[in-house]
Amino acid sequence: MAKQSCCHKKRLRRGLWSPEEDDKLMNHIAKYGHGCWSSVPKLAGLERCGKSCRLRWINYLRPDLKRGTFSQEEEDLIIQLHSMLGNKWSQIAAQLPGRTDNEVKNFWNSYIKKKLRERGIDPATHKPLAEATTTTPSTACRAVFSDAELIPATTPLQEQDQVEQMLEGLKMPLQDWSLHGNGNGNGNGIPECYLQVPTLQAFDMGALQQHCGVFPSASSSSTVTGLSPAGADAGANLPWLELGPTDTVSGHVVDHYAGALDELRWSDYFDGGFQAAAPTCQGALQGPCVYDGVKVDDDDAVQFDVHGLSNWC
DNA sequence: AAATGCTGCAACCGCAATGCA
DNA sequence: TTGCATTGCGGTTGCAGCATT
Repeated sequence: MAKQSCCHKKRLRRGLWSPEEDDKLMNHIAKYGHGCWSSVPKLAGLERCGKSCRLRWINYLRPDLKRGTFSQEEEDLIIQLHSMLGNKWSQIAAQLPGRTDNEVKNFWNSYIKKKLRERGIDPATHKPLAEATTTTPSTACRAVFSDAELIPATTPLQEQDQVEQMLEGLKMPLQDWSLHGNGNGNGNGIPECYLQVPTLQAFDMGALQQHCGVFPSASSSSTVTGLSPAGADAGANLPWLELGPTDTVSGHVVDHYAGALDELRWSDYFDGGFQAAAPTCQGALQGPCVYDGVKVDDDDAVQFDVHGLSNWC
């Protein structure tokens, strides 16, 4: 016999929530907070399990939820993060203020997945469908950058750790960014948290953009609601979206291809232009080649470990 | 107007991680 | 160290509403 859920065992209510139940839960949490979820239903007078209450609160009742359709910027960001993180919906949702993991997951499964397939892109690997059939899904994030020569130097677990650390680092408060970055703190204008990222001695977001090919340019993504470090809840999300190429230590190198990168929007990716745009981008790279791992510019030559970078792209 | 199919969202299920005694 | 309770997460299912026949 199949194992039954906690709601079944306790003969609790299941299915859709009534407005009355919502009210009870809302009122209870407004007064007392949720505390221990297992005790919430009893205290709130609900015939639900704590798990169900928690889910209802997180996915529906929470006051900071942003309802409605996803913006183009949010969509771009989801795809970008999915290419890096895979189906880590909670981590992806954490970068989208007001969105829940469930919402992001549903949006992915019902819309983005389909859209990518229509464009001939395998949503699991982010590679062209024909090519994707010959590769394993576990290479998802590297697969996106297939035209760059990426050497996996870590295990999948290490990759996961590094992505997590990166995201963690990006969550530092805005004041810390301004404190450590822009010439303060380390003298390079690099936020300290970047320097904490394993394998990266210095961090060039422009090069990352070029290398990974997935980061929307500052101009294309700075309009994301609540994502801008200049915004009210800034700093909690993706500062790189605001970091123009000249924010980096190798600023003038980036200048060579900054314009080309601005053309590399996710909409291009959808249009199959991701591959098409790459040569354009490379063409714009008349200057030093960042792929070689070292920025070759006169004055402030800086180590750029592009293979380290690939570990968490 | 009724039947059928499709879609998107809300909720459930089961497992893993975590906390605690 | 172990076992139990709780929480969090990702995959999956069920259903309401809409579109099509």
